[in-house]
Amino acid sequence: MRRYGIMPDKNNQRKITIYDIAKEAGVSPSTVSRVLTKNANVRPEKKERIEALIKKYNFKPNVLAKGLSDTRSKLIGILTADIRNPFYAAVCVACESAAIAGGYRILLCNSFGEKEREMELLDTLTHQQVDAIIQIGGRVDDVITDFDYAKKAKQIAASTPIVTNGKIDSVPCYRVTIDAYAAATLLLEHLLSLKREKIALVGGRLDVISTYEKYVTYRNILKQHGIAFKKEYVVEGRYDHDAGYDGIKKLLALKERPNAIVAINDFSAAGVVRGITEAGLRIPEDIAVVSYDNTYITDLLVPKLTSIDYDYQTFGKKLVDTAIAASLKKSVPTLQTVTPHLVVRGSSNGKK
Amino acid sequence: MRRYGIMPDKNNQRKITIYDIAKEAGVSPSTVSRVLTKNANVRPEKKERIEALIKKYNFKPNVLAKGLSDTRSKLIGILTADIRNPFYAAVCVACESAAIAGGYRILLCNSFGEKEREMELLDTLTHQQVDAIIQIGGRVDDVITDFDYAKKAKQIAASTPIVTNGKIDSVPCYRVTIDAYAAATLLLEHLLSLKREKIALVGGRLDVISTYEKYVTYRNILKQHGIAFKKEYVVEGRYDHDAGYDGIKKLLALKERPNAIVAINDFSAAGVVRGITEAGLRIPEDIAVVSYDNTYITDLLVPKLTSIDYDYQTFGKKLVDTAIAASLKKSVPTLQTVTPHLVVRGSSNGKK
DNA sequence: GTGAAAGCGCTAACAA
DNA sequence: TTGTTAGCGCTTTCAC
Repeated sequence: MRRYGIMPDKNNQRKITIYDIAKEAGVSPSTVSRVLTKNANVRPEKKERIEALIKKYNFKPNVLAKGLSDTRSKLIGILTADIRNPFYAAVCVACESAAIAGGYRILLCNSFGEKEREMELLDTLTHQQVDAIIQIGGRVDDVITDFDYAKKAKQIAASTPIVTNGKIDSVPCYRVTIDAYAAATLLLEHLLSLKREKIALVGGRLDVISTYEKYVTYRNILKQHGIAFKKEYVVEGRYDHDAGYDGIKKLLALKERPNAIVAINDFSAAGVVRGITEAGLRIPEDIAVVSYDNTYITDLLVPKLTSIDYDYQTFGKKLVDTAIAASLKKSVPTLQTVTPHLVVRGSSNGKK
Repeated sequence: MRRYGIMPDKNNQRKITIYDIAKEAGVSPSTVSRVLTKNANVRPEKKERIEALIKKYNFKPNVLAKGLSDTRSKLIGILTADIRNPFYAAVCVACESAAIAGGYRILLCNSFGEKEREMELLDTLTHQQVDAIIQIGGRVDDVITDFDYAKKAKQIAASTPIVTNGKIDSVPCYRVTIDAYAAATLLLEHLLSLKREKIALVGGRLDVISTYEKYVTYRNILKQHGIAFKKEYVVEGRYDHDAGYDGIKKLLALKERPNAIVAINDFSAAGVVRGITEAGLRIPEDIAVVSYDNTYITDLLVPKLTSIDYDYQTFGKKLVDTAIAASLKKSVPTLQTVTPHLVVRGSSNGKK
């Protein structure tokens, strides 16, 4: 009773649909749909005819219609703090690869750490009918989840699975976390093996869960090695270049300077490197510098930076696979872990 | 004849639709739709009642259904070379802001410079029903557009507008380009004003259009100032750290060393800085270093880097506004330009 | 100003 | 194995 008669638009050739394919193949639309979805038997000869036409027209089903019909959009929303941060960029790229491999697409949003925007985006993604949401960074990093945020997340999670590298208190979500204890241990044992015992921590806030875990590990390891904890060796701050720069300045002003710095990420390590260089000191001879994330920033600094890598490819795949499985209501572990690795470069061992 | 009887899923509370709103407001679904789309008159009292319910349930229409119905997805596809490159990240973030402001979402894809993948993604985005495609980097950078790519782009452009910062030969698309001549001029005049006349170019390939334009400007400006062109002062390469590092090594080996380097982007500038630093030379006293893009990398290097900024906010807005306008078949200029600005830092003026 | 009804392109339950 | 039909949730004529 419908199905176009004439070309609706003389310029834009009308997009072809399964009805067109069906008609030309002399079958019903459902048969075409069957070969498209692969989960039903179709007589081989018809199947071939249909597949030939699909190829001929380079036909791909309209995703909106498909999504509306089977209530699955094949879209995964990624809510990140700021894609310009190379850590998030690395995770996103890894997620995209995994998503495409699984026939999914990525809808990307940045919260810029603004709580209101973050909650709004959660809504937006849901209304966009994403099948699942992957949230990396933002409120999910809080040691104690913000109340309003938890409320909104709970509401969303009731219909759309949320996967995160952090956590959301009292909200059922899927977690794929980096083992921060292991990461911190790798860095500290590395420094200790180089006979550096005056180790300082620069950057990061202790109300961020991964930072807190690293801090706890730091204290434990010092204790294990019988090294006294000095609170002036812990300089909290943001996660950017200036945090590192400001932090190292404070440390250099101490009577007893540290001989090794653990920066909270490569960004702040850049600031640390600048501060040390400007002070006319040598890295690593006078002070070794190491950090977390192993982004490409490690290659830009002089000397190159020792850092902790997370195998982003695997990390992204776990996030996406979990998101997809959860959206399909398959059973998936609610907590998975990513193992960190140490990558040694010139900033701690003297080679470049 | 349809419209759910019971809860279809006991856990997931069913998403509410305009039918629910209509029923509770005692009006027809079309009336609800009218207040949603704002382009029809509805009696104020009904309107208020409906709006109250929309608010009460935090209702937002299902985007898939809406897109299917009015054949507009409110999605803009961004096809970028690699989001991990801070230049692309900056553009994407700016685009996202502009898109959200206009009620659109971003579908992000990375081509990683692979031609096949790039063409596939063009297809993918179209089948995803994006209203327009913004392509930044990739084949659109070619001085002479790849033949296969042009063919595919032409096919896509017939139904979905393509906006790019580059160009696609013989394919009607919208261009928002950076004025590379102006950018190169700013950098060169800056160096010349500092009495640096032995200027070398590092990184980038001359078959990339923006790089080629910068090269041409370089030759013109030298000529204007009566400075002889030396071909050994032009070291082509990729766009990464190593391109800069390899490039500066060659230049430092020359009998007559340059006293200023124009790197093709901040990335390669990082390699240049490393090379100079390792050689025990000072920046900018011995050699000044400047580059293009003004990404945050400029802040990480020691000394900080003089670079060319593009006002990413405006750039992104122009790209997105053009994409939206074109998808609405409004008339938009097919060629727009973004004006570059010089940001001077320690790598060329001695202050940090 | 408003409701009924058809249609966007696809899937899936039901018959045959 | 295959076709018919209803339905996904929304917009948009077309009458009234």
